[in-house]
Amino acid sequence: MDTPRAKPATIADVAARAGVSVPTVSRVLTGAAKVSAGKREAVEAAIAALDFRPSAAARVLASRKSQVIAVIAGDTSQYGYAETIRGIEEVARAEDYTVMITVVESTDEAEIDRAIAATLGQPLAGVCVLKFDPPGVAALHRIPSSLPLVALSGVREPGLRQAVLDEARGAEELTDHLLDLGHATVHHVRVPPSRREDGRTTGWRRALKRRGAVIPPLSDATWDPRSGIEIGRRLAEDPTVTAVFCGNDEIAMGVIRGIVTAGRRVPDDISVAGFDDHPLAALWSPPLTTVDQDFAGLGRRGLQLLLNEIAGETGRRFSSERPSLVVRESTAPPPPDAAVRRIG
Amino acid sequence: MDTPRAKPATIADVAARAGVSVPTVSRVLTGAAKVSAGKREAVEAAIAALDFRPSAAARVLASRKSQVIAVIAGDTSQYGYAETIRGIEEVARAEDYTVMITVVESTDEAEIDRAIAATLGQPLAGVCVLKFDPPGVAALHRIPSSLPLVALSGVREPGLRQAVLDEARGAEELTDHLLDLGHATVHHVRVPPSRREDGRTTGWRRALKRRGAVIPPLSDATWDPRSGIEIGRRLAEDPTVTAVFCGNDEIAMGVIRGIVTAGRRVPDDISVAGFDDHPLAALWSPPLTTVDQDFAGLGRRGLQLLLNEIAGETGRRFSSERPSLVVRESTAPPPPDAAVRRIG
DNA sequence: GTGAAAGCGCTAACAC
DNA sequence: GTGTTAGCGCTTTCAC
Repeated sequence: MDTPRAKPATIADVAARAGVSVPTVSRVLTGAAKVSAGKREAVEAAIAALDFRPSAAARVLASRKSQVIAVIAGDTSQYGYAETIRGIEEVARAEDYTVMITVVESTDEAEIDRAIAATLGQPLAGVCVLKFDPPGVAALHRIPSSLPLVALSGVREPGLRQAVLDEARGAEELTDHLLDLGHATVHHVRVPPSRREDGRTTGWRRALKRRGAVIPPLSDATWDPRSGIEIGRRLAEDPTVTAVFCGNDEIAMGVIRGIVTAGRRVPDDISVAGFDDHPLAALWSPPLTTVDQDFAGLGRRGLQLLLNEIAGETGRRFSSERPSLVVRESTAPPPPDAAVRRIG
Repeated sequence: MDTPRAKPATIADVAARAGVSVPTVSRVLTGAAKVSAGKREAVEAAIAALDFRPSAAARVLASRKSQVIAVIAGDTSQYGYAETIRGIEEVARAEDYTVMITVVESTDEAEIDRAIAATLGQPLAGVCVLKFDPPGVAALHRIPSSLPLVALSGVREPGLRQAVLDEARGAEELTDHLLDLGHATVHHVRVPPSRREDGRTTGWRRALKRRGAVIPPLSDATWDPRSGIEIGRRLAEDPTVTAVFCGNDEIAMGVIRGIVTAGRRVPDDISVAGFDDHPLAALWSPPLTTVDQDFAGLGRRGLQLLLNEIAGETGRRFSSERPSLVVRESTAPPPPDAAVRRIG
């Protein structure tokens, strides 16, 4: 047997105790209409005495307004995702909204529908989709158009409310930094792209093209940082490789490990840069040159956009922010003999 | 002006279209009672045609049953938290529950109440509190006893449904490993404790006591890995320090960085171990000796406990799992001259 | 300002 | 099996 659970007080209990009608209690609850000071106090006292909490279900049913935001994401524990969600939650809490999390792991329509069914059945004020990966992209198109919606990151889609991080610009700047250091070209280790091509790869390609550098074949890593090790080892064997730009900091850490175990040094022999400015990037040996991405800010901007739509404000439908280059110690000029090797 | 949002179909629309009564539609929805095959098919067809989704609000109001689990946590982006939440979400999704996340940042009662008010107003099936830190502990006591509740981790509390990781055992085993390597004692860098003393510190102290080793003063780190750097630097200056056990892997990474920048080597001069087996622990230089904590499993076990309670099953109220030691390369025997130094 | 009456979309209890 | 009748706990007209 468990402890018997006390039946929660209802608005009728409060009204009775305060000696007013039910709608009057509702008025002090919602603040929608004026209530005389005396009654208001009586109601507030009754609410406190009974530890009354209005039932959101009844409230939603009657008012057709919800205070719940659903966040749909392909993952939640990875750094970028977790930080973005933190940003969303922060704004939500400040505005008295509640956040619901749903994870979609597949790109299969039926599976997505199954995953989001429980969430879409809830009374929702709006939906935030993290468009970082293919499941996120696929989920976006399964959200009924009757719901206010915002997409975070990903490729820009016309007509869609969207907050993004301008990854292409960040990647371009980072590639330029490496080129400015004197590297003939920059190799790229790609993280799994959300579409055909991702902003990081686009920016890298754009910079190389603009500077007239050779565009070397790219390597594909998985989300597991260990996948970088093998790639690093392979890259280390190629004497023409002097600079590597990795799709994220964790992969960069794996790549560095692979390079180092292959007997070459970072940055003396090979420069390696990451992306994101992960909290551990500055602690790595050597401290990682990277691009700072304000994921929490992305989450905040995104939810702001969504809240604007919910409030019926016309405002902006798009918000972009440019990440900033963070130069640390994992990048340096190429070794003096690199040019010779390239020519020989 | 925005796109007009189509008004969602109701159960009455479905009933009309299928030519049956509203309760019959409800019966096929809930599966509570038998419906003839013909009507069932008609209803299902109508549901599909109208893209009907039952309103959770109305459902909850009428049935007094919710499918929402609230997770209350002091943080969401840190590794252990994020992983635990992932485990919770996994089980929830499989069981058709939805997860709501609430962050509490303070230990102040009024602030906690404010933070969880929006969530507790929702119709909830149960609550999961992450008791990793003081806000979590404080929040636990603000949850109305009318709600099914489970606490994850933290000090055991009688009468509370709880899933834990036996951190004390893990820490003890790790400390033993260091002592077995020949270290005279083990220093400890503590992460902010959730209570007066945390399992990791308790286990460390217990092992030292049992082995008759001196219990050195402990150092306090913050959750920021960088706080480990200064501590590592300080520890490196003390020639009697040969082994350091850090409260988590991230702090260990900071401590190693501090030791290395002070000109000493890990593990040659000083062994450093972490805790948690963070995904980057194996990639660090040197790869970190640590204790594997299955946070996702903790989340899964915890939600299972909660779901049992919701289902009214008597079952276990407590679930504990023992983390396992992972020996890598950041720990080694003390340098040969360490004993001499200690004596001299 | 305030109360009475109606109804949000669904499930539960009860007849048939 | 199936329809009829209530009613979940609130907000929303609409009188007064």
